[in-house]
Amino acid sequence: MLDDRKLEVLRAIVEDFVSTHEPVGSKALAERHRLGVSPATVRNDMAALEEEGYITHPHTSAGRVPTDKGYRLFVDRLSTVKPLSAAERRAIQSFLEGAADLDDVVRRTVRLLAQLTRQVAVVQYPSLSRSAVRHLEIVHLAPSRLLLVLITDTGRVEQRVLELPAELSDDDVAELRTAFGSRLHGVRLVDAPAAVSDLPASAPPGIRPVLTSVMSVVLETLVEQPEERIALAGTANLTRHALDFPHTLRPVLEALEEQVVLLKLLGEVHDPTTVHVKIGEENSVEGLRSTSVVTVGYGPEASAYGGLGVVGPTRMDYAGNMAQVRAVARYVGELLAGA
Amino acid sequence: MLDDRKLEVLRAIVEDFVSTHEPVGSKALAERHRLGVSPATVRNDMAALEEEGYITHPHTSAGRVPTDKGYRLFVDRLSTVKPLSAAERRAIQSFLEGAADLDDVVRRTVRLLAQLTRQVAVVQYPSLSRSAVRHLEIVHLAPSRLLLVLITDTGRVEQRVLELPAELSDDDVAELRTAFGSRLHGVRLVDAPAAVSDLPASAPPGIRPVLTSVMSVVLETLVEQPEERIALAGTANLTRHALDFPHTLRPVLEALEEQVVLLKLLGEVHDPTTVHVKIGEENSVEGLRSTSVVTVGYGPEASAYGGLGVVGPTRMDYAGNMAQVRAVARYVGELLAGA
DNA sequence: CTTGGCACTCTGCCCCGACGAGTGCCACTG
DNA sequence: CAGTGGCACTCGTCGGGGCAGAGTGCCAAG
Repeated sequence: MLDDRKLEVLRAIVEDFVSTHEPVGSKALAERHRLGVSPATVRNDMAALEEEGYITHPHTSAGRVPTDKGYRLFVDRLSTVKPLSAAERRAIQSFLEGAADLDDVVRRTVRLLAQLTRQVAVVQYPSLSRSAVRHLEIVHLAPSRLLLVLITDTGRVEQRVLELPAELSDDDVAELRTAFGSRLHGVRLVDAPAAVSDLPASAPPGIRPVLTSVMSVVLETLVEQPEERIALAGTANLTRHALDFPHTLRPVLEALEEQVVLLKLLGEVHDPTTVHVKIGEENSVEGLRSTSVVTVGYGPEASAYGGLGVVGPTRMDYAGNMAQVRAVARYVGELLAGA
Repeated sequence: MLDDRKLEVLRAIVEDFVSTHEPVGSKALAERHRLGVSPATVRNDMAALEEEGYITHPHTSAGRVPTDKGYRLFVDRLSTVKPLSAAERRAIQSFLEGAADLDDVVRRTVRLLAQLTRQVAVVQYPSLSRSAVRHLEIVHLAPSRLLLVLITDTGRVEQRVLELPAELSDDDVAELRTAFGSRLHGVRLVDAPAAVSDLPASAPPGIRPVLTSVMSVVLETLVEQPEERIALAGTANLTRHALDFPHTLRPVLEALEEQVVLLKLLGEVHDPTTVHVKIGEENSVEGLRSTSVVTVGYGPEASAYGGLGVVGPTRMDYAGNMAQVRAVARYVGELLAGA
């Protein structure tokens, strides 16, 4: 159905449209891309591509424009990985190397990504549940109130104040601290419940009931309500593509303000090796139906710390942005693993 | 120079222009506002107002438009406080009452403000330096590494990992904890240096040197590098006024992404009783020259915890927005003081 | 000082025609 | 049979001319 030349034509259309942002006609295309055939032939191929739904034209006598389906095919089969320029590599390195703490790393990363891709950048903080415990501190604020301070291997520090169902003595808390500390050190939060499950049994009978309840509160707090944080940058880049969002800039901005939406975008990303692309209507989020989203996980191969990516017009440089997103993810992954 | 009627005309122009967003002509104005004079008279007054620089007209035969100077006069002398509607009061209360922790309060506040004013809302977290210490925890992570956890009276929890110039024993740290704890409890961070200045003298001689150095690191960390945080919401509202920012939406978005800029906007606000308004060119921030900024402090009268406000087109409902900003600030101030 | 009248100046809008880009189709060719 | 050149046709864009309406500025009269 689609022979090689037709695919070549589709690629040419996508590339030209992405760079010029104008519907591309048969003549210009035949000239610019040295396809070795006449415009008439290109027209026939275009007709076929349109028949299949890969391109459309806005009106009878305008050039062709890729559809979401066309972009999809392009991304899946036609785009070649675009190696980063030396300048880009340098930018990544110099941007990230001076980072102090985790906050700083994330802030720099999100700015870097926005600057590099000229799109809106989104970076998820290393997910709590997938991180391991480096230190867990329990502070006795008041008889029935504890402060938990958790430091993860990715450098994230999270604190939570807990109201307990019963009062504790300082000794009880000290007991808790060592018990939890020894069992949880180095353990990933998802595995935390298993790691402390033997606790009630091995504890002195006297404090068993209160310990059980404290334990459930602690686990609930840290494991079941892990607070996901997200950083955003480069929304100003949306105006760069104002033409791509005729009257749909508002819903995009609105969607980007919703934590939930951003989490949804990055939430499904677990694999740091493959870059995911959602194109236009493929997006499940209503307000982002006019955009494309490029995401990837970062962190060790087996289990990513979190996800990051960019949001931009469907008319984006997929090859370039995918490469940039992946490169940044790699650097950040290494940076955090080394920390 | 400017008699009462001329001022009345200016007010009418501002109000009409704000609501219709179209240059307002003498005839329509005389009719809609029952000034008791004919359009011709209004024209004369307009000419005088234009002479003085309070209004202009885009071209010869268009209506008049207020200048920044005109808005300024309007804000300073002509706008009457617009009482909040019952619905607005209810919105504020129900929006804020279920807030859990400080993060939650700030997040809700900024959303509320954006929704209420239909502008971009900015809320500064309670400034560390102006808050008082409710609890200071010192955790001994490693021989020469401490974790400081500070809880303020406004509910803000801040942690910092410190590298020390010398190693400490657990006992030393315990010593530190009680020494700092007893001296700093209830003390505002700005006053912290004074509160602990006697510490070296009263400590056992053995640990004096190390204590002095720890003290300086602690104070430096908490007092001199107070991390200011800011929440932003409602950027999508900018598109609502797209007509007000012909080609200047980008610089506005860019400015709003800069923490520094936002801090500058709110930084000078110390007084919770007066609402500040910066109009158009009055703004020191380049990118915000096409906007107006309404800010106010929140917190106890004497010293505000922080600032909050909105950013919108110069053509904004000043009376309404000022009232809304002030009302929200009051509620938040009370909420945090009561917490 | 206010007012009604009047001439004048613009802008916005609509219609029109010319232009050009691009298509679809068809007949022709190697 | 795929590829090609030619040709009629469609449609959007651009510029000009004309028209209506809004609004002003000025002036002379009350």
